[in-house]
Amino acid sequence: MDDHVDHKNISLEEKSFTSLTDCLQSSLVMDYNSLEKVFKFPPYSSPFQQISPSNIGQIVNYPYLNLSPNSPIVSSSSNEADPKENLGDKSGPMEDSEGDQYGVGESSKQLKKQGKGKGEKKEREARVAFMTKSEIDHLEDGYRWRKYGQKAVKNSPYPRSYYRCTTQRCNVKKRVERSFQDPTVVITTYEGQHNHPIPTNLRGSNAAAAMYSADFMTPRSFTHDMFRSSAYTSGGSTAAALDYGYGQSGYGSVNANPNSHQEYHQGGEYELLKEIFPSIFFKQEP
DNA sequence: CGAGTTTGACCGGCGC
DNA sequence: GCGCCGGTCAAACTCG
Repeated sequence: MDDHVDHKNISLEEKSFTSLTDCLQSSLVMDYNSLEKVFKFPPYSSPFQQISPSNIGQIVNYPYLNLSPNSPIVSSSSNEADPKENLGDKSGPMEDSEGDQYGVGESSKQLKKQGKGKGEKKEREARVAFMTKSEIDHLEDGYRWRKYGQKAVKNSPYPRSYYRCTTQRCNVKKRVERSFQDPTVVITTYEGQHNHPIPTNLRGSNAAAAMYSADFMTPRSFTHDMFRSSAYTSGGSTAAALDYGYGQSGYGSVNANPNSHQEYHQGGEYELLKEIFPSIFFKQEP
């Protein structure tokens, strides 16, 4: 089928990275299908259980975050209108005020107490998650983030950190946590898409920005084909009215047919990944 | 002094 | 209804 994986293209090496750019440059990104094929994961078992520093590359996308049973991604068992998955739900009030995505303006708590008014569910942001082998929790990815929370993760000794993009009007978030199965693995989940370029006036990030601009898409283990099926995301992009296919036929469903999996890849993931890491896919723009 | 982090409290959804 | 849990807020704090 088209979801074949060229084993020869996969190189495994152990290395620790300090930036996501680093990882993307020199490692591979795979989706679960690939993992399954290459590493013989049983269908829809947790890749986390299987991955160890010695048998996997540095950065692995994970369609099913089985880190903890309560992990939101996993818990998206019911699909269509899974309220739990609706992360933006509670942030509804602050989401519409584009100037105040940090919620620092009014007492948003009070607002929340008063209810959201409409009771409309906020659209779920697209998400992309990576497993990254790194000693550093918060990998440099070229963007600037502000930490807004940290929570202990159930069944894990490692906390989960919550970050928001500090650029105004950009409400991209990311969660960073360490795998309790393998503490050397950092799990980063991006939610939403940046609506701005990578800041270049970042202290220490000029390098990152430069790297992003560089042409490093000449990887040995990084083919478009792989990428097409690599970014395991949920939901549609910013394009409205997209069917947020969170668990529709596979995302959270353990019984899903792996073949239906593929259908998801056709659409948005590659595109989404491009949007999240534009410079990875596009060469320097004039 | 501004930007970012820490941390306890709070909120809403969900399961029992 | 209650308790648990993930996610968020925001005051206090730290750092450059």
